[in-house]
Amino acid sequence: MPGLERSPEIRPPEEQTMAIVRVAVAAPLPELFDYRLPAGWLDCEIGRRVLVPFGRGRRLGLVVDRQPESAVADHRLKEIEHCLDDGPLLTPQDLELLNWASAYYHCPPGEALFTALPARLRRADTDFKERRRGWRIPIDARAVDDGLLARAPRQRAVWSILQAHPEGIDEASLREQLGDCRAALRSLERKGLLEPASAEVPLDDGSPPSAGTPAPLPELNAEQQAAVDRIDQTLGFACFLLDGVTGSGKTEVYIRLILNTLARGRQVLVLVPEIGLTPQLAERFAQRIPVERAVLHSALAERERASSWLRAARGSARLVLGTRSAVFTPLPELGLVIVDEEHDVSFKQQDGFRYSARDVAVRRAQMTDCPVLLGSATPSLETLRNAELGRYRHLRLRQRAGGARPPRLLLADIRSQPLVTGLSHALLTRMGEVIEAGNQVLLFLNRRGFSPVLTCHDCGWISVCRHCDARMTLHRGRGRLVCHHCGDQADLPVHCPYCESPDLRPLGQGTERVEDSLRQRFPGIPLARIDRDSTRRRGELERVLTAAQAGAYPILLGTQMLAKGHHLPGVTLVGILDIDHGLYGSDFRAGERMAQLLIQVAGRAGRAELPGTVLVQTRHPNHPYLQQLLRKGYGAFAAAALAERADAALPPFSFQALVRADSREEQFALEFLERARGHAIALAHQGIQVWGPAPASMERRAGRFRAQLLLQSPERAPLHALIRVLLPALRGLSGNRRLRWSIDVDPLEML
DNA sequence: AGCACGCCGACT
DNA sequence: GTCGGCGTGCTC
Repeated sequence: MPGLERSPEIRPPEEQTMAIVRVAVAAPLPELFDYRLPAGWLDCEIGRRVLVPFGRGRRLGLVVDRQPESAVADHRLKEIEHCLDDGPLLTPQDLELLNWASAYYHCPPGEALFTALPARLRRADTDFKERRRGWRIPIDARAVDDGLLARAPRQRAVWSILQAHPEGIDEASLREQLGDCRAALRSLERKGLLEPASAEVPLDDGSPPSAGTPAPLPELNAEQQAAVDRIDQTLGFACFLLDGVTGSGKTEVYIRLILNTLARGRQVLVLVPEIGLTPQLAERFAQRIPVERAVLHSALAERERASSWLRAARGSARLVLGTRSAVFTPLPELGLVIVDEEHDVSFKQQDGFRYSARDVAVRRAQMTDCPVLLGSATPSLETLRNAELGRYRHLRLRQRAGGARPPRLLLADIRSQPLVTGLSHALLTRMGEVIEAGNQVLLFLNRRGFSPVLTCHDCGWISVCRHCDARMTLHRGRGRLVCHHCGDQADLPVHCPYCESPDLRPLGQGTERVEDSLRQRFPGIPLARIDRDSTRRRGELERVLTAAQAGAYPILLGTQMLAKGHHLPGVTLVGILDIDHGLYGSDFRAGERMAQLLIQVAGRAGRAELPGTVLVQTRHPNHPYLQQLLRKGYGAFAAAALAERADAALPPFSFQALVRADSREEQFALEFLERARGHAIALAHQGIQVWGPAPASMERRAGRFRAQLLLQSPERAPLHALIRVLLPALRGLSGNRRLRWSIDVDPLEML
């Protein structure tokens, strides 16, 4: 733009000097790269996507800063090649959050930045425009008189719209205006009055969901009202824990706060766990909150995701509901963040950029100076500890809406009891009674498939996976052995592969086997099995759960999937078949997970006039965790578990980071971590402990040997200081290329 | 992560 | 004599 070029004397100083642009390149490299602005360019704003020459080729990058000069020698600097989009995609505030997260989780800036963008915008070829199939009037037909179409009103309607768009219009917009007009289009094309054209539409032009009509607001109970009031009085940053038993009406509190925040002209961000809950909550919001909304989750098509993201970034969507990655959605007028089911582990990303969306959400609210609300019936011990310390304000909802009574918890001691496919006599008897009375039973078994292992009765062979240190699960429906860790499958053997004996027997049970057994035991009684195998098809889970809610199945049987979402008012008995895994798991968080799952499953059951019973089968009826849960509920359990964590100096009373490594060869990962340990010890100070390295409890998975090194510290700062110097040292280790390693800050899963 | 360069085994 | 294995180093 030579016309706009000003002479150096009259340029404002910063414009004159900011000739260097710092770019985060879409590659997992720890540093930023400097580029020169091409001559004649006045600017390239922070937050813009750019195309830059990189190595041999070119790459997508994002401008994160501008500087007067670079530390890199001038002759090595290259110029920006292209500036994409109409303007910056991210504001400096968005970048500040991403920057913080990339530093906190020790993830290369380019990787963090580009995992935060919707996939559609991670590719250089995309712009805000998208090509869609469309139509236009051929030049030689423009003058045709529409009197020709006097007797074809549909065609005439199409014709008149197209005349208003000589450049062409996409078919989707046409159909939005006219309904299904395909026949008319075809006729017009036959007459030569129409020709196909590809039309360009802006990517953020997705039709916004229609705003619902506001229903009258239900009356809040005193606790709900108090919670709403406390949060509404807060204008700046504060973090609230909304600790409410299932059925206490947390969602109603959310809705009230959302409406109030929207009324103040601000946007709201709501985060939900990865599976299941999004459609349900989206539906409820749609009915109650008359405002433009955007939904962001992984099941969405790429263009839909990009469209939602852009509508949020432009400020047109006022309410954003999404899973983990939605925490990075640009929201220029954010005024409230809600994290529902904050204890859910799916908020932590388990690979690449290993952030916790819940923790990022809190940080984001702090940076934005707005309130954040963490909701759960079973808060994580980390969050409870923060509440204890006064960092978070603890709001409790103890009453169940409509005066429903909480379910009664009972233990069934199954030591030396005869079991029918894992079901005790006590449970079967109660089931019979409940079904007889016309109510529903929900059985929970966190293991899918028919049986977790197949064995040879003659020689003791067991079905192990070729690639993992694990057994292959028998799936009788599919007639296959399946490894649940790497996905490998094998045909069901007829004879023992070792001794040729035909006497192969399934050992233990999964949901498939329990289903078989129950169908025999309760013939003719409709039963729904709900697990990843039975609900593979899209929408199937939703369909079965809706039918279950309407009482279609006296017996419901399922895994984890049953623990969330839909309340099942007709269920008066919940059976938990095997809780003991959770009591003695290798992970120190196993007990916490077990308790959360138990309470969540129990929460599915019962209603005001039909309180539910939860029967927990166990071989450890005196286990203190179970006793606490049973007698005094989750709060007391959590207090006891926190005391234990304090004694053992485990999180949240200390802070952890995990260096994980894996390799195809047995020793590489451990050797690497051994050297990492040496570096860590040499660099560490101020009470940092270095544990391991230790092989993973299941060392080999998908053909790779895995190990980990644990860094632990009573304070956060020294741990991060250590990681900051440790990482460059580890990168420098003449590491084998066949070795993969990564760092996980605040790990939730120990291997 | 890509992508080139570079130095040692089995093949047209 | 080459084609090609993957170890090593670099990318503003």
